[in-house]
Amino acid sequence: MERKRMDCPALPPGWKKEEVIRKSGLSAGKSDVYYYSPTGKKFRSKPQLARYLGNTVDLACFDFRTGKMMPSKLQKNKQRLRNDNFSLSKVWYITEVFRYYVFYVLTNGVFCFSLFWEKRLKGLRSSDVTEEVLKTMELPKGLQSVGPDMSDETLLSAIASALHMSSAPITGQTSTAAEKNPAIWLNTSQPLCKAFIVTDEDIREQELKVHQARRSLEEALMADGLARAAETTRDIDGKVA
Amino acid sequence: MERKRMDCPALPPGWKKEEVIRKSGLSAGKSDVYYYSPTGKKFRSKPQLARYLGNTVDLACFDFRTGKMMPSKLQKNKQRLRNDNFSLSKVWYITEVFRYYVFYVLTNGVFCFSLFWEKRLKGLRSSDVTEEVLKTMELPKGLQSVGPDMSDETLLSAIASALHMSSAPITGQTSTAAEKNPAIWLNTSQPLCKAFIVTDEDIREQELKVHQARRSLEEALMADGLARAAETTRDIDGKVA
DNA sequence: CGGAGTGATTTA
DNA sequence: TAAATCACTCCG
Repeated sequence: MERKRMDCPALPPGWKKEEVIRKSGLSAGKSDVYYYSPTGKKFRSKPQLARYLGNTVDLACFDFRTGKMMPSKLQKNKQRLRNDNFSLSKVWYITEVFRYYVFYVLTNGVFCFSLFWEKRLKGLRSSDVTEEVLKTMELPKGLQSVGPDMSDETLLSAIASALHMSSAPITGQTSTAAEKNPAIWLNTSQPLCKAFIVTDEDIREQELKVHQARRSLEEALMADGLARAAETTRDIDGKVA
Repeated sequence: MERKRMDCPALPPGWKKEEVIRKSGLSAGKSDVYYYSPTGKKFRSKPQLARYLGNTVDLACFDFRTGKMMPSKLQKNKQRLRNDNFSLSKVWYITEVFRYYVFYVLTNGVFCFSLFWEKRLKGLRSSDVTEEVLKTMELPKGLQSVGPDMSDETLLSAIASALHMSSAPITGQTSTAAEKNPAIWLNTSQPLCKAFIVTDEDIREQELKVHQARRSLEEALMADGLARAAETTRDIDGKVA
């Protein structure tokens, strides 16, 4: 997030906190947190910090990453919370997060999936391509730190989990849908993440990339003998339209 | 038990297995099992191993902890059959499934989520509404039995899981996208499920329902004091557009 | 920034 | 509840 040393109210006066994002490698996007004593000494971990401060400061519930005191650290409790009292700012935040999430699956997910089959069918080793592409398909972690306050993370997790991991049976209302115009739900506002504020040019670029990926994919499928299956599907299309 | 890499006869030649005892902390005494590919890459779980090996090795009855094939594992899981090669019909099927999945998240997911907040803001108890709506948001179970043959289930699960549960870091290509016209990916063919073959009338109906749901949601948000937050978002919109 | 070691969370 | 999986810390 920042390369700047910030005051840290949870520590004695004069202590600073710094967060540095990793730029490359397997852990690109992750960050390292450092603290600086009033004299400028750098600390890279909580144990190191605790050794230095000794018993002058109680770090039992100090969260090294956020720099805040987290009373929950003392409790081993799991948070299966379904509280009735979430605030309206959370309503707003979650709405944004969900919209962003759908948006993410739709854009990056589909794009990467097309890319995957394209490469796969061109003869690249399956396992390599799989590893590579699957890495790009997750829900970005960075999103979780964007909200108005930290406690929103629990709700976001709960929603994202329920969306994909529930084991309840299928229900009725999935039987109708509006495939032909899904865009109607996605035009109200920008996503929260700065990285996802896009210009019209970005959009044109991405459209082009995806069109090309899809075209390549379809050509590859055809060339590999799926013409018959495609033919069948077209028949169905015809009858429905 | 050991800190030494042992040959693992249940895997292809060159694969090694290692067991490491945890020495300290709350989990001291427990052990972790790792595998190493012939090239030296380390694997820390069976899912990770399966993603890498793909369809080249059948891990259905492979026990990660012992490193041996356990035929009894087959009995417990009713559908763990898997072919050595996946046929082109499977490629086709998976492509369809994935398209359907995006489609599903986009339509039913967003719709139900709107419905959820609408109800929530009208005063229904949160926990009840949550339970009810989350049930409707999952990936329908019925879909899994639609494919050309049962062994496709494994692949479908792998893809669905990877999309949401991967642990790799976020990468660069998520920074551009095409929010304004997501429909470009969703017009090639009909989904596989009979329940999802829709008529134009179905679509008009669903569009209407969703429009109404969104309208209700937005009105409720405004009425509850989120006008300021919405205002902020519009400002951002304006600058980007 | 990597990755072994261990905590935290999820699954069965 | 333990076992399995995943995530993160911390130090090189």
